[in-house]
This record gives sequence, C-alpha cells and structure tokens, in this order.
Amino acid sequence: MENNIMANLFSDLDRSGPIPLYYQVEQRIEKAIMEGLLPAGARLENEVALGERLNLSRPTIRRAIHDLVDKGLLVRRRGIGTQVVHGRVTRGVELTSLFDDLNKGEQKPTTQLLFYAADKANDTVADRLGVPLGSPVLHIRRLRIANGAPVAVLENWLPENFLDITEAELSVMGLYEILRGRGVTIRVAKQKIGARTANAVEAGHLDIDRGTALLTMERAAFDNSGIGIEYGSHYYRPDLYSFEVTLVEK
Amino acid sequence: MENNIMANLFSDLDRSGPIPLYYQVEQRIEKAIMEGLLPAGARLENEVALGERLNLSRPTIRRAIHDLVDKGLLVRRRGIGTQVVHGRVTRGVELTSLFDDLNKGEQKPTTQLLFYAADKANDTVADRLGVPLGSPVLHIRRLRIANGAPVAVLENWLPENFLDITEAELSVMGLYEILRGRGVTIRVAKQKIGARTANAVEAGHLDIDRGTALLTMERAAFDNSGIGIEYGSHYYRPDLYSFEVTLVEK
DNA sequence: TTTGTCAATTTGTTCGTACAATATGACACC
DNA sequence: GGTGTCATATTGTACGAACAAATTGACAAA
Repeated sequence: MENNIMANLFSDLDRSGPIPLYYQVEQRIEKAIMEGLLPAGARLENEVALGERLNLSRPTIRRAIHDLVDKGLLVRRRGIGTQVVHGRVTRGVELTSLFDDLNKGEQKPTTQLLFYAADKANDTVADRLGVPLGSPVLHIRRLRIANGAPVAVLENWLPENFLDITEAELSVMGLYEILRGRGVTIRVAKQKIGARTANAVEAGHLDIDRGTALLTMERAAFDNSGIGIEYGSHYYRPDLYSFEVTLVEK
Repeated sequence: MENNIMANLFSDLDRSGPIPLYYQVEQRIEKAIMEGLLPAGARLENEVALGERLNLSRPTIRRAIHDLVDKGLLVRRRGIGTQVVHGRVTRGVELTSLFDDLNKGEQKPTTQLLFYAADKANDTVADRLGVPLGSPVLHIRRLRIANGAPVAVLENWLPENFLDITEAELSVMGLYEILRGRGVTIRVAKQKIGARTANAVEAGHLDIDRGTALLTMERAAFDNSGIGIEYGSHYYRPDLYSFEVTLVEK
C-alpha cells in the first residue's frame, strides 16, 4: 500500500536536468508530508530499499533524508527507521520563510513608502552593518499592508553600494526581492524579537490604539563573504503577525 | 605557515574511540575559529589536500566542513574555496541556546511554582502534543524571577509519563534540566513568538501595569522518536527579555 | 517467569572514485 | 587595448562498497 504511494511519488525523476537528484527526492518527500500522504508518525521505507526502487545510490537517499531531518520534518533512529515528526505544524516551517516574511505573504501585500533618503551611518547602523561611522547609507521606511490592513512598519538601512535602489522599485517589490534581483544572496542573519508598547505615531501608522502592544524585530543580514547587507528595525501588529521558528537539536 | 597551524590542529585524531572522525575535525576547526587561530576571512586548505594531510577521505572532510557551514561558521564557494565567515556573528550561534533560555540565565534565576496538578489533555494540548484527547497530563505554571524582578510566567503541559515530576524538583530546577536528567533529549521544537496586551492577572504576576505589552511564546517540543515531550505557553516582560535567533540560509 | 543470547533490521561511519560545474587568471587573437 | 578562450583549481554531485552500532524480537537457558 505504502509502496504504491512512494512509487508514484518518485515515478519521474529528471536525471539529465540541472536539479540535483537528492534535491528532487527531498522535495517530493516534503510535498508528501505537507499534503498528508505521509502523516505524522508514518514510517519511511529503509534507505536501501528506497534506493533500489528509485534506482538511486544509498548516499543520495541519505543526503535527501538528512536535509529533511535538519529541517525538522523527519526523525530517525538507528535500528528503528525513519519517521515523520509528530505535530502537523509542518506547514511553512522553513527557516528561510522568516527571511522573506511578508514579501511573499499570503494575500497580495502592498507597500507604501513613508521615507526615502540617503543618510550617514549613525552609531547603531555602523556597528550592525560593519561600515565606518558616517559612511553613506540608504535609509528607508515602509508601511506594509495586507488585505487592506496595515501590518507592519519596516525601517531599513543599506550600505553605500545600494544607494541606487529607487523609490519606484521599493513601492512595488519587497526588499529581499530587489536584492536577489541584483545577485545578492543573504547568507547569515541575526534577529532579535521583542515587544513594546506603541506610542501615538506608531499606533497611527498601524491603525491601532495608542498604548497597545507591538511585536518588534531587529535584524542584521550578511552576505556570502560576511559583508553587511541590511540592518532593519521593524514593528508589527501582533494580532496580524507572529514569528514561527523550528529548532532542530543536532 | 598556515600549514603548521593546521598540522598541529589535527595532530592526534582518535581513530579507535567512539567519537566520529568528522566530528573531531569539526570540533577542532570550530575551536580554531573561536580562538582566533583562523580569523574571519581566512581561507581553509582545499578538501583533498586537507584529507591527504590528515589521512582522511574526502567525504569525511566534507562532512565536517558541511556541518560548520550549517552552523554559520564557514562559507564555501565552488571554484574558490572555503572561508571563515566575516562578522563576529561567530559567538553563541548554537540553536540550542534558545532551548535553555532562562534555565541557565545570567543571574541565578529563581522559580516560584504557581500551579501544579495532574490534568486531562484539552483540545489544544492534545493536538500540540500528539496525545489522545482527555489523556492524563501534568499541568504546571511557574513564575521565573531573575535579579529580584519577575521576568516570565511559564505554563506547561507534559504527557502521562512525566506525571511523577515533583513540585520540589520544579522549584529548584529548570524544566529542561529535569528532562535531561531523565535521559530525555529534545530533538525538534516548534515555536511561535508574538505579542499581546497584558490583562490584570498577567500584569499582576509580572509586576507591571495592566495594558502594557507582553512578549509571548508558544512551544511544542518533540523527542527523537517524534513523541511530544512538552507544550508550553509563556509570556515575558518585554523590557527584561527578548529572543535572539541566528538564521543561516542554505 | 525471568534472564541472557543471538539473529535480523536499520541507520551511522568511512573509505574510494569519477565526473560536473564554477571561478580565476593567463594567454592568444583581433 | 580589449576580448574571448582555455587550462587550472576547487567545490558539487553521484556512484559503489564495507563494516560498526543500536534496537527489536525470537528463542534458549536458568
């Protein structure tokens, strides 16, 4: 029975294309879990058998499964086998989701550019971004609206080489979308999540009462080579947004 | 020059003991980075050469380096090589830190047990923990105090097999400490971080004004075998506590 | 009944090898 | 001088194979 499910799942692997085989396997297992074909607690076939049926070597299968374990979707024990982790919170748990956040949100988000100016890096910005104090930075503030309701105010600073990002771009695209389009890859990001009480201005932006709670996030993002890409200080309407993280102990 | 450093680093690998070779290599490189022997931006020797000098196969070396890339300590580019990541993000990047949080906090935290009872799992608890509705669970609520100030209220539910955890234990030890002592290893945890406004009771516990902001966290933690270990619903004083996360894009 | 042992199952570690893809720098060519 | 091409260095993907370690269940022995 299960065999049929799996057999169908892996029927047509693209062996010639540029997408690695282990990644294709990974995606299909992940999809099967998300769609409920492999429910929580379900036991996967063992590595060798799986490899034989897909005509893949054991290392390739292992690579795929290992990645999914890292993502927190699977759990494996020597002598026992591999199981789908319990807790069907398994939707959208990728760590990367936090990067894009609202960028590719559920319901066609809109952006309103509140502020846009070339500025000089102050103490905080210089420190977080690793640029010299007083060096040129792009300073922006955006209001993110989803479903007609204001969800968050995003304030960001970017180093000198991004001064040519235009207001027009920022009005229609997410920041990370723009950065990706310029060939920039974020590699490491350090985030700090907290809460505070909204003042009058903040409350006004988010269309809530003064004195209610805000969810806040500070983030410094770095390049492949460790160069500071972006420093952001954001606040969110807590009834419309929250952060989800999956931690995997190694 | 660099060769000498590396040669010394890997002089005596334990080939017979139970610790995997890739792990030994991993630890030594990590140590070298932490101690500054391999400064930010330093380039590692290539995989094959490294393998030859240590008398290890390339897969073993790759495994070690791959793990460190996952941790955010190293960065590698095809055709170029492997480098130590820039940016002093290198301290305390372990994912595990979020697990223990207040347990091993900065200034000798105290715990006050507010509630302790055997209970039956309600809808939410049963769902999050993956146990049957109405099955026995241990239900506790604790007030965490650091430096004389109340920092957080931690409400937790644990499945049947932890019903024998005593009030005395909970008063002097952190929950995760107790669990570790019983041989339980948390493997995957799913967290949701948000904010809301404090009601009168909550404000009273944390010694703040009613209506000020609370930082909230919900967590479901799972075993090696995917069995639910703990479900928690916590709230924190945002001026005394916040969450820090380091994300690594893969 | 309880305990110990052994076989079977399954993942973990480690080796070896081959070829592909990407970035750099040198060199020839226009 | 600029431009394209090619060799080189390095990591990425994929195969195959062997043995080690942990768990379970069956069976034998006390």
